[in-house]
Amino acid sequence: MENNSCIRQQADVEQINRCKDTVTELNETFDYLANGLSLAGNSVRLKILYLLFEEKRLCVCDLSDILGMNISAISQHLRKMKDRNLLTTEREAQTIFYSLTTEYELLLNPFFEILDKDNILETI
Amino acid sequence: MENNSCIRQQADVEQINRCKDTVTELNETFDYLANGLSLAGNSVRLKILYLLFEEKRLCVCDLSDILGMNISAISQHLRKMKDRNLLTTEREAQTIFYSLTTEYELLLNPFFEILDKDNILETI
DNA sequence: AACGTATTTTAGTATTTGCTTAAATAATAA
DNA sequence: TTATTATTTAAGCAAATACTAAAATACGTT
Repeated sequence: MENNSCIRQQADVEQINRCKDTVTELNETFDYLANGLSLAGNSVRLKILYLLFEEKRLCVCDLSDILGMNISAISQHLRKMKDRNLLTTEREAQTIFYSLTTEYELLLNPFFEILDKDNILETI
Repeated sequence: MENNSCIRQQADVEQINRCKDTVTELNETFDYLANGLSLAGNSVRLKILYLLFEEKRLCVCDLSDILGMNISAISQHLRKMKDRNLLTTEREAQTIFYSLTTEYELLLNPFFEILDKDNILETI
């Protein structure tokens, strides 16, 4: 890091120390949540999440067909989200159905609402 | 894309067509929201967003000090978020203060609440 | 004007990510 | 057991991303 000549003269030292403390304390939580957000922050995965929100459950094959993408590519996206607990699975014979976990259904709800209303242009 | 031999035999064709329609209709909205989520989905930027949520406004210099990072690196993160309307600025002499836009304060609120309580381990 | 402070921008590099192709695993049917 | 259907995994490559270092811009003071 460059020699930090900044620290402006009227800086609020108490505020800065308070902020440093919260960053230190919550450090792992930031990493963990940022990882969850980054998974949702890809348009293919966001489509998958929203489709599962609407349809309750879908298999790789369905999603591949819906999104016009390689099954392997979809499978790799699903795996990431399952590993990070955004999704769960249930098997029915050869078919594996994916669903949203209730935690991420809640967390992403404000985003899903925008999609529901498709009112992005007015509100955001 | 590989030759799509999938389409499982008991697939719900109506469901698949309905999904294809929503994906087509909302396509740009997905891209737009995914971009917003991906900005929040980086631990440095999520820290910045949360600090601004707590402190209302901070300048590049404060954030550089708090996060122990190069001013240039912080400035580039701030620019991205300002360009995508997660942040606004107000100038006070040489100092430029950044704040959260109310839209993203609302959208990211469920995530901020987890950080507020630091209850990640129990809930997610 | 010249200098100092605050911030942004540009260029370059190393790492990460998303997708393709091909091979592997798993359940069911013949 | 062999074949078929459904899905995952592994390897490789192209594109995107985050950071560093250095130069540029902008405001304020002397």
